Amino acid sequence: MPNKRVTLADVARRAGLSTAAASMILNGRTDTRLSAEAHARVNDAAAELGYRPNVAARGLRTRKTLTIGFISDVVATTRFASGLIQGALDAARKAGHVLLVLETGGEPARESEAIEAVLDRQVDGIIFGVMRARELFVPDIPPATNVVMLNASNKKHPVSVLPDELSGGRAAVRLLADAGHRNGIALIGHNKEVEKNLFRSATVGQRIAGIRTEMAERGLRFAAEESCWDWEPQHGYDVTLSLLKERRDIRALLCMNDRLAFGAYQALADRGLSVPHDVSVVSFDNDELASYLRPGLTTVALPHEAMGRASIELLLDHNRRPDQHLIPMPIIERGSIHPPAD
Amino acid sequence: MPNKRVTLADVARRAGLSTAAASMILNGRTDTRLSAEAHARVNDAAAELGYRPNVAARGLRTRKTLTIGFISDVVATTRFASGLIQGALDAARKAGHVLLVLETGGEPARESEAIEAVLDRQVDGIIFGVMRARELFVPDIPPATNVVMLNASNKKHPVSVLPDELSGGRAAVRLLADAGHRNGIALIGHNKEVEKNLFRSATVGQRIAGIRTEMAERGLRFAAEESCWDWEPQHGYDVTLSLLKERRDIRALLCMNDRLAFGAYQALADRGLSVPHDVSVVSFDNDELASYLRPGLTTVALPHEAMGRASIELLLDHNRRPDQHLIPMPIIERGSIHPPAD
DNA sequence: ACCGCTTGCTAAACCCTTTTAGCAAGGCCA
DNA sequence: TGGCCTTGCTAAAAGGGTTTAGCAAGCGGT
Repeated sequence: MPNKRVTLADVARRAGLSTAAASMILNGRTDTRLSAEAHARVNDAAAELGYRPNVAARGLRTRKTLTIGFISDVVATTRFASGLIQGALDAARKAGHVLLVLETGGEPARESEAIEAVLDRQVDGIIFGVMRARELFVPDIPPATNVVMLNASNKKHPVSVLPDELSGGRAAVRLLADAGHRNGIALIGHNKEVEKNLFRSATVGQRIAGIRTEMAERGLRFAAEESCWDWEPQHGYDVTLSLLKERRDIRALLCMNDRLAFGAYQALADRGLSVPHDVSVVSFDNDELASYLRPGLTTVALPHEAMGRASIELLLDHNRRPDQHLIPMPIIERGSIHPPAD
Repeated sequence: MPNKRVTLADVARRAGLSTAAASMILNGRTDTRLSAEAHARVNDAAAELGYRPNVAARGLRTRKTLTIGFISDVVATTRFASGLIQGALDAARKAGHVLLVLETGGEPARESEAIEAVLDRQVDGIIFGVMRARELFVPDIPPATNVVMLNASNKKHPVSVLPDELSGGRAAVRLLADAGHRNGIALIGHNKEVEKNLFRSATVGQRIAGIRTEMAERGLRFAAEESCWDWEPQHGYDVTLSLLKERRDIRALLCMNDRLAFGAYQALADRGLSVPHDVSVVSFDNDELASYLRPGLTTVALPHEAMGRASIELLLDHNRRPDQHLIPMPIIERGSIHPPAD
């Protein structure tokens, strides 16, 4: 292994040509009039020396670095973020790009820092991922920058990727309705504040809207709506338990996410009710948890990877629509839905 | 916002000095003899124009890009990987560096690709993370490259970061012993193959070794050892259930990871046994699951973030030991251990 | 014998920054 | 008056590539 990296000049020297010729040949330019022999000599030299171009040097001239900045507020806290990153990494790799990943914790100061850091490195574009619901997002990015919003939308940067929560919400209701549930359906985790305040989480608003639309279209009504502020297992447990103490007619639970459903499972077990024979459960996200539960939880999945992938593809696609791109939410059928007993 | 990025030449022009002067002043060089007035003019100009140096151009000259390649086999599949990345991102940010994150899926071809991709971008060093146990790891990296192995060790790259599994294994036993358990302790997930074959997973071998050492030193013996190949909830459920059917004297479960423990919880519930009053449970990893269980699972945590952080700090530390660096595994006490009833 | 067109290639500028070598002016000393 | 040392700065090269402008040689036509 040579001590120094092989440069274009090395290749040109070995081929007995100028760096200009070598550059044009290696870049496959067709408008060049260089002889077939020159092509062969340069290609051979490059292969023999194991030449690899220096991306930074090239970028200096061409303003293309084959590098994309992926800035998100949170990376590790939720599996959601990793799925997005995973999809983005893979799509980027396939397009010959590489990702500069930064995390901001949602703090505006760090967001600005992150944007500067990636711009300093001449990225070809920025994916801005938002995992936590947030009021608004405003850091200044130079107008010429190629930006895609991931899981968020923003007026200044119209190209965005979002899960198709409206259809997803409808799908969840459809799953229960198709199994024959018409009465005794409870909504777990409905949250009036969120429903009203689209800034807090645009996507969850759509989820609820889809649920309500589909219920209405089928002439169905919830037997109960249990509201809670946070959507952690503990809350699912608490509200479900208190619901079950009051009501004996609950036959299905529509949970706003899998963690609530997880808590609901525990509450159902505590009350001696079996899933799905006594009570069906359906929820959202396809959290890792959902497959661990017994029986497996039927859920409407957040399409993490597809979204991550889409964000990269959009970023690199020059004639994309400057618009929201909705990614379908797959239905993951496991064993938590069953026709009502009575 | 100006259309073009501000360059050093712009700053120099506005300050009425040469780019050389501007460069030296902005880099805070003291061996320079430039007047105080020149300093002031340059600094003012830079501030007024909002100058930010072009990292790529600078790197061309200095061979430092303030960028680190983080190559791992898997990023999203396990929470483990995200924790590592999270720690690494944060440490890198604090050191003014940025991470180029690549994923290889553990395929050698993609590993080589990834290494080339980051070297092409002149990274200051490479962190090589291995999440899945693998036989060995051998892609060729130029010898001068600054490499830190994360969660793996390798002869060619001696600097590595690993969890202190030996102490962790001992700690788990200690937790049970200190609560008064001496008999009826079962080991769930012991795996003879792994124990023998350190290539498959060096860290798990240490975990077992720690457990066995501490047991021996305290004169304790396992009442049962349930082996299984994979460590998913389903397996924990299966082996625990069959164990409980055979034996009525089990008072504590030492599970090899939290997912097994999760399955074990379900099996215990099926048998009408309560955690921790009938049976104590302790395990490893501090998976997200552990906090969702009821009662919370006491576990010896994998120090994801600390490891990710350490890997960066080591990479940037020029006089580090060329050696394994062991990161302590914190004990997370929740509610799953209780003194035995009898 | 000269013009003009192709063909095949190279010199040099350019991207942005750092760094080395050295210039010009002023002061001091002899 | 000349030589030497500081002081304060700049020109230019270097780093690795891309791109533009244009040179030289060969050839066909008149």
